[in-house]
Amino acid sequence: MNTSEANAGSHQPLYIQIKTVLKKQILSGEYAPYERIPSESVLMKTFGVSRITVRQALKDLNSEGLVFTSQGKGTFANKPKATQDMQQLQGFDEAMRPKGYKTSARVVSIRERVADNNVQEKLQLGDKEKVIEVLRVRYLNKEPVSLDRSFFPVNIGEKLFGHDLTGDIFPMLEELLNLRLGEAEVSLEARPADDEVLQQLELEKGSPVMWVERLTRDQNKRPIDYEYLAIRGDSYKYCFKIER
Amino acid sequence: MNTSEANAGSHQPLYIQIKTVLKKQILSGEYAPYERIPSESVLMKTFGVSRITVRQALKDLNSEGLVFTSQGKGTFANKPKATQDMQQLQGFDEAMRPKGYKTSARVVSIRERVADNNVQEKLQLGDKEKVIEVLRVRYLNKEPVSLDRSFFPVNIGEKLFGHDLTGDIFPMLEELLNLRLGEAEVSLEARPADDEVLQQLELEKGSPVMWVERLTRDQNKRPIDYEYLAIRGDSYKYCFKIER
DNA sequence: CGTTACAACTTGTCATAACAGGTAATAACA
DNA sequence: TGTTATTACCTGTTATGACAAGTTGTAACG
Repeated sequence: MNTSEANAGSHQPLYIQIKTVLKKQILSGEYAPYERIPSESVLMKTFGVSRITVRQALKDLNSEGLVFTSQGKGTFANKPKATQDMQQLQGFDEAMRPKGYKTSARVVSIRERVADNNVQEKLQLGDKEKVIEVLRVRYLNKEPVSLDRSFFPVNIGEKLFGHDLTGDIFPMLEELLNLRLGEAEVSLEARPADDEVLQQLELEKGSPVMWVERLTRDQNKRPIDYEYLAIRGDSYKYCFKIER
Repeated sequence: MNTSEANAGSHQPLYIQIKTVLKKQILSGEYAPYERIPSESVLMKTFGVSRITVRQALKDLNSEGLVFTSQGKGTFANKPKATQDMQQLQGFDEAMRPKGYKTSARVVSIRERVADNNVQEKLQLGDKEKVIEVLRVRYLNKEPVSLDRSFFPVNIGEKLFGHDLTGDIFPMLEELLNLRLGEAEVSLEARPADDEVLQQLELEKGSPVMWVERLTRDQNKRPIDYEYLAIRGDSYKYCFKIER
């Protein structure tokens, strides 16, 4: 492994290190969109690793859409996806305030608890490991619109005790912990509201909610928050643009 | 390769054949959600292949969300959930078929009608101008999952009369009209299903749907389709990633 | 009976090797 | 000069092998 190009002190698997180097080169424009990346055999020599290691790195980059490969031709940098369509998904306050809405939130609870299996997996925690759970109701012009249940690893969430949690949490974390947000993975589904949501959002039985699951990572890909949002269907809408 | 379990005359790579067998077993319920799948070494023996071949099949299944694996524990069947990647502008068939789902559609009606105010505005039509409305029910593995109401400007939609509308319409339009898709604007909300949707999708009263509105433009920014999709909440999920 | 150590089993990473199938450039031939 | 064949290079598939790291069950010990 050529340590001048990978992270010398890193304990990361080799293929991850190679992927990271190549990813940087692509995102920085060192490889222009559609420019050919060195062949597998060149990369083997460059990084001093076996072919399977190079291939695994390339396969992951392919999965992330950063490259495409063609048999006989080689591997090419992809055009970085337009991200502006995604920037329309913002923190609640950040999104709503500029539109003239008055936003607020009520903290129902903040507590340390054992993470269930799904949260463990998402936050990459150990068995029986604890998380900090923050449960909040969000208001839009005085109306409860969303029940948010957020899980933070303890080393992150413990910083929230004693702070005002009625606004967006991430700007606060960015400041308190000197971390930068990286990316989020989001899924959306329509569901009937369960009893807890009905009660907290003052909904009638049978009301539909948008069920959002969101995993947020920092700049170093470390998971920092996994949350479930139940948003009442009658007052909130996600809008965004897709490019082809 | 154990030909009694894979397609004997197939020229597909072995890992694809294995993936296909396992996928069928998962989607058919032979492996219940969260049930443990045989270990790699058992599958090696079962299929008479090397470990790398098994691993590649499992890795692909993992990418498709059909299994999850845990070091030291094994590989487990996931609960099947149809997902659509919002970062790509794809038709329903285009999105679902590669994932092994059987898709179909029933055309309820296709007719010329006067555009209502909202449709006029979206498609940039004049007052009282006509549109072609296509109303369809979409099926996933025989289950009705979506009621789609699409509006096309007359000069575009009139080309659809007499054609098979049970598949994706856009590839057809791209060919018939020699046009290229450009972008789409999408909004998502959770709503209760109205009576028409309840009836067409065979849902119980009070079922939530994902309500999608989508305006699609061609490469020259000309609006070509405005549609409302009512998608049942219990079998469909939107997923995407946000980069910051 | 509770705790600890160990063995067996499981997936994760990486190496070496070989053959298959596809592409592009070059050489040979008409 | 155009066409065909060949060669070098490229990715795709598959095999064998070894070690690392994690899980679970069992045996031994206090």
